[in-house]
Parts: sequence; structure tokens; C-alpha cells
Amino acid sequence: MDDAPLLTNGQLARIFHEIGDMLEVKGELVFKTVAYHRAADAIAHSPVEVAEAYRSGNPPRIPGVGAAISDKLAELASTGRLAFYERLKGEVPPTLVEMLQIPGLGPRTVKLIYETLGVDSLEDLRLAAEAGSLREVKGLSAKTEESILQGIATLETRPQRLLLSQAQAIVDQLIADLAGTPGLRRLEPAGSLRRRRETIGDLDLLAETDDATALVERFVELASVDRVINRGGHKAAIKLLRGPQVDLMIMPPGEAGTYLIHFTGSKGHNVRLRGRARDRSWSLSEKGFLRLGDDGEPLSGLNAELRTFPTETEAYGFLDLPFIEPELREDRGEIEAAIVGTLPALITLPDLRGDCHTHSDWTDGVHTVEQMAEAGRRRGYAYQVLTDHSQSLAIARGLTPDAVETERKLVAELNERFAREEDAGEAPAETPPEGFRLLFGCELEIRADGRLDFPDELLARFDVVVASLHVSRKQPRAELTRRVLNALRNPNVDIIAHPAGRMIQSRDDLDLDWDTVFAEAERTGTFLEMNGSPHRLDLSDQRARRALAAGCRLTIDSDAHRIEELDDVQWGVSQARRAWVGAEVVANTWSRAQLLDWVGRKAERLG
DNA sequence: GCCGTTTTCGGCCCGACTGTTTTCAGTCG
Repeated sequence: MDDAPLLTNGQLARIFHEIGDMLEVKGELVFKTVAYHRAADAIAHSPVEVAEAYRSGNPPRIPGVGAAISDKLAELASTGRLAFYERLKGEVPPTLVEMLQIPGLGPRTVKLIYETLGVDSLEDLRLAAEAGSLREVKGLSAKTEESILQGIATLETRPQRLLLSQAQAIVDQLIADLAGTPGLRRLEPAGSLRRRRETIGDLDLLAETDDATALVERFVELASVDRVINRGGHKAAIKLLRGPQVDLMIMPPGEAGTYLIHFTGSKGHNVRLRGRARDRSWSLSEKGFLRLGDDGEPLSGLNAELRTFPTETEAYGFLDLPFIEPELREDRGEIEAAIVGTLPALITLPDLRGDCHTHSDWTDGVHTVEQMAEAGRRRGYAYQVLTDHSQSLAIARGLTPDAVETERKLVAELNERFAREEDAGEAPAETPPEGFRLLFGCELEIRADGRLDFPDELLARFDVVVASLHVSRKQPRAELTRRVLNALRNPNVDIIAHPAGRMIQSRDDLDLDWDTVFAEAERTGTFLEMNGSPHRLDLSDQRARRALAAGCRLTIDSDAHRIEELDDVQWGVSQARRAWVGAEVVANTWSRAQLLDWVGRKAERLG
């Protein structure tokens, strides 16, 4: 059955999540359902193509996947189907599982409503709630009906997840709006925003204040609030108008360590930390560490012992762990690395000495070459590569070879002025000792037939060539891979820009043979870009980590089409940190001389 | 269903809020 379609990790994960959901509704043991969800997450995050590995007879060891689920994976890999899954779907109507998505409605209640009233779909549930028949079910009331109707409405208007950049803007605004609340000492974001995930669902805010009542009051009465989800003495949750849910948590002063860890997550990371605490006879929660007795329960009364810490570093230290950067807290090996002392030193924004991918109004950018260069100079860069599009990308008004020559002259003139100003001590104060230069490059289209968009003689005259693929994205894997390999093997191509060609939440990754691409990028010393545009973040964190493991070198670029977008490198740096990337493998942390030397010797490397 | 230099069986992370409740289950993060 090797001709059965090969399921992606995402598809496999969806199946196991669904199995977990169905078992929940069936009333199966909670730990069993959790095991399926855990396994699904692990498969989704696996760096290898799981189905492919199973089919080739080398099933990888995946934490959370034991004998039973491994058998099911083998069946799915070889036949594309799973008898157990088909049978479950016969027992539990899939529409019943949809009901779990309603906020506030869990498996127990869904099961209860199904068994009492026979309601098995969202639409039936809405009709039953409107007709007032849910209150006949024991334990449910008119209030429950109301909240279910509210939940269905929320579900129907649920916004997509926010891009990291959008979430950051909302949080910045909230923090500004809450600043000046009486007694407020400290207010900062936690959750997936702090971990710098590429998309964000809910927002989390942590506060220290002398007046919790005043802060909660002000929070739930913000002008941007759509409705208040809940409010207590020390926490509250709101839904913003046309925006996400925001959770506010108030910490006792001086005890932020475990609160920050708890509310930053991820869930998987926290579970691991609690297990480690329990191994040492402590129970870990956001409140701190509680000493456990011989019975495994926290000591109470006079014997109770609570340890709290003002900082995360001290809280991790209590578990004999070094501080773990938020971007690493995904339970993807960071705990193990922390234990043996091999956590990476992550790249930071100030490490960047240049930007290798920027545009101007000569093609599809907004600002002039000079404006873009001046902006890069004021950022303190030593270089910025101007990479306007090549001729065949008509939609971006790609440059002909003649236009390239004219633009080259303009760049040369600008650089002469920069050099004069540096010699005269008139350059901006931010200018580094090596000075600033606008390097001349292009964003070279990899055409549908695999050929490159400029002849080699012209390509050889650019300082840096960035190649990318915008057209015929739906070709079969072998075809697409051949196009990218052709670019990698060209002695003049220095960087592959946004290698996966994805747009977050709207366009899937190119179907490439990634292992082959990574191996060839490593062999030829061609950089793979981590594109900082918040819509792209391409390579993704997981792909970049694989590239790193394959020995590839990277760049982190803005792909700016206007001055303000030069700041987008910050999102690229976040993504790189999530991929365990250190500064040394990122080419635009190098000096201008090092970078130009490396790209100048590609022909040698090709042999 | 998964997992193990303290266990191959018996555990499996923790607490706040909500609602319908007279002491707690369900849900969520």
C-alpha cells in the first residue's frame, strides 16, 4: 500500500487530537485522553516527517508516543487509514466534538446534553438553548443556556490568531492605558507573546500593585473592552472589541518568580518543571513551592512551608536549573539542555550589523534608495544590501539589466558621500568604526523552469545576490526542489530568501525536499534567510532548527519595502531565538569584510 | 495511554473562577 497518500505531521496530529476529543466525550479516563493530545502535539512538533520515517522502516523515538500510538502511526503511514479512528467516529458523532469548541462547554456537559436530549450538533444545541429546553437537564439552568448561546456567538465571530506584531501593538496600548493606575508598580506581558510565538491567541498581563481592586476596576472598564469574562480579587479576563481575550493576573509584591514562569508557559514546559519539583518533594504552582509530606500532599497548618522568589532566575535555581529564555520554553529539549548545561547563547537584536534584504521605490518599495540607506545608517549598521527585484517579476516592476546599471551608479555615488562624511567626522553618531556602506544586490527570481532571472556575468557584479521563488509554487516536490537546488549551486547566489515561501495563516510552505535543500545549502555555504516580515517569519522556528542541525548558516533580514519595516528584523530575531540560534551562525552579525569575503569565495567552495 | 537510577504498576501538575451548590464538579489556563 505504498501508494497510499503520505500524511503530513499536521494531518497526523489532527487525527490524534480528534481521537483525544472523541475519547473525552465518551467519558474515557482523563489520562488516556491527555496522552493522545500529548502525542499529537509531539508529532506536530517533530523535526522529522513522521509518516515518511515510519514508511521507510525507521520510526523515530517521539516522547509521548508509546507502543499503542506507535502501532497506530504505522498503520496510518502504510495505509493512510486507521481502523480504530474510523470505528470511533462511528460511535461519537464528529459534530459532537465540534461542541467542545464552545468556551465554557467541556466533555462532561456535552456528554450529558447528548445523552439527555439527544443533541449532537452545534445547530441543535443552539435551537435547544433558544427553546429553553437545556434547563431541563439536571445541573443546567437558564444561565447556562445564556452562556452557551454567548459561546456559540463567540465561536462564530472568533478572529484568527493575531500575528506577533499585532499582539505586541495591542499589549503596548493596554500597558499605556493602565499606566498611572494608583498603586501600580509593575505591569508586563507573559504567555505566548513573551515566548514570541509567531501567532498569538490570548494575551496575558502580570501586575504588581498596592491596590488590586483599583487595577481590576480600571482593567474591566477600559474603553476597548467588549465584555468582561470574569473578575475576581486577583485576576480578571476581558474580551476586547474586535480583539483577543486578555487575562490579567495580580502577583503579591516580591514573589514574581514563579508567577512569571507559570503564566509564561508553555504548558508543556510547566508540566516538566512541576514534575522536577515533585521529584524533590515540592509542589510547584504560580504561588511558589509548597513542601510535600510523606503522603505526597503539601504539608498544612503549622508545618506548611511555602518558598517564593522575586525573580525567575532564583525560582529556576531552586530546581537546580539555570534561567531558561522564554523563547525556549516549549518542552522541546530545553529542560534536558538546562540540566546538562548546554543551553544555547541566543542571538539578540544588537548582534545584527547589517540587513541583507531591502527594497526601494525602484521596484515595489515605498522609499527612495537614499532614504532607505540613511535609515539603515541611523540604525548603526555597517551595511545594508539593496535588493530590488529582477526583471521577470513584473508585478513588482522588476529591474532590467539596464536599470540595474543605473541603480548601481546611484549606489556608488551614495557610498562616496558616506565615505567623505565619515572621513570628515560628519557621519551620524551611530555609525560604527568600520563605517556604513550600502551594498548592491538584487532579489533574483527563480523562474518557473528553474533558470535564474539574470545571466551569470551580470550576477557576478553584485555584492550580494538574494534568490527567491515567487511563481509556480504548486509544482511537484521534485520540480520545486530542483529549482531551489539550481539556485543553491550557482556560484553567484548567496542567500535563499524566505525559503518556504509561506504566508502565516494564508499560504502553506512550498513542498520541498527539505533535508536535501539543507544539505546543499550547507555544502555550498549559501545562507538561508529568516525573513523578519511578521506575515512571513520564514524559515519557521522548527525548520530553522533543522537547518541549524544540518550545519546551515543563516541571515536575519527585514525584507523592508519602507523605512519603518527595517524594524521587522526584531521579529526575525525572535523567531531565530525560538530556533535556538546563536549569533555566530547568522551572517549579518559578521563584519562587512567577513561577509563580503565569504560570499566572494563561493566558487572555491563549489570546487 | 505513557512512563520509570527510587516504580514494569500505579502514578500521572495546579489553583481560580463559575454555577448551582448546601461541600463540589466542571472548565480553563
